[in-house]
Amino acid sequence: MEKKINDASCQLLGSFFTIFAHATRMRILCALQYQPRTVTEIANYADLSITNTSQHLRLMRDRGAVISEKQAQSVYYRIADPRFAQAMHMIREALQERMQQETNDVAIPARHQKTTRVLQPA
Amino acid sequence: MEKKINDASCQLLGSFFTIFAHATRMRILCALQYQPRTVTEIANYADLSITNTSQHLRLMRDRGAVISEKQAQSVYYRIADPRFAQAMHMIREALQERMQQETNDVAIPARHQKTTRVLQPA
DNA sequence: ATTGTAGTTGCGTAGTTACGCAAGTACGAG
DNA sequence: CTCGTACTTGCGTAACTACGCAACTACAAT
Repeated sequence: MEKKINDASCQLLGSFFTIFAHATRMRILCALQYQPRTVTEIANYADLSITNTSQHLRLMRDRGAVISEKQAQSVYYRIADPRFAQAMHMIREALQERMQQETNDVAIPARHQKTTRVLQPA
Repeated sequence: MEKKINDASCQLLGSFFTIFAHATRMRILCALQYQPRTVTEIANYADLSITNTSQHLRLMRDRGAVISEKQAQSVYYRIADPRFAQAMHMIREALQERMQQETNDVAIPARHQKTTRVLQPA
């Protein structure tokens, strides 16, 4: 029972997931999820400054999450692997389901609840 | 062209992904990926202090990534939804593939390369 | 050559987070 | 009641990150 965990993998994976771990980058990923776009397009779509967009894109490119390609005056960015978007959607769905469940838990009064019914009593 | 992006969703998703965005939490998730475990077990497995483990677990519980259950003197933690682990593995695999590809790209010199060959010329 | 469009980069500030230590709670066993 | 085990929490420090501004590069069009 010596090496239970691969330090380097955890470091790498954790570092990669920081790509998804920010609202601003989520916006950028949304902008890119169905098509490549230029920096200006992304900034407009996601309602961000060009500077900020460019800064985040650099980070994402350095980590391998997106790929950039110069075309005439513009730089087009796209998501590097479809699985990145897929994983994102998977989490989004799981989260939505769980939230909905929670809402139901509140909406449908539990037997324990004695007072303050939200809906009509059974 | 008004509301292209759902602010709240991006905020929520981004915030949730911070769970995965740290080597220490990756270790904890590894410890939990096949079975529930107590705080002490996790700390041992992942080679962390109890305090630090507990702090991260609290964060993860607050965000809904893990569920805690007291059993006698111990508190057992488990991953709240199998999709959380699934998404993690999906990214891990995508990353591994891409890294392997990159390694090959270096080993096999491209035609564009004119000087400074890494291996023997074709 | 000058101007305009598209992006990138350096720097400073403000805000956030991780971690250890020490102190605290909760509770079962003797 | 006291002790030990299992965990949690408050606090301080050190480290990191996001963002805007202003300055810069790259290149196409006039």
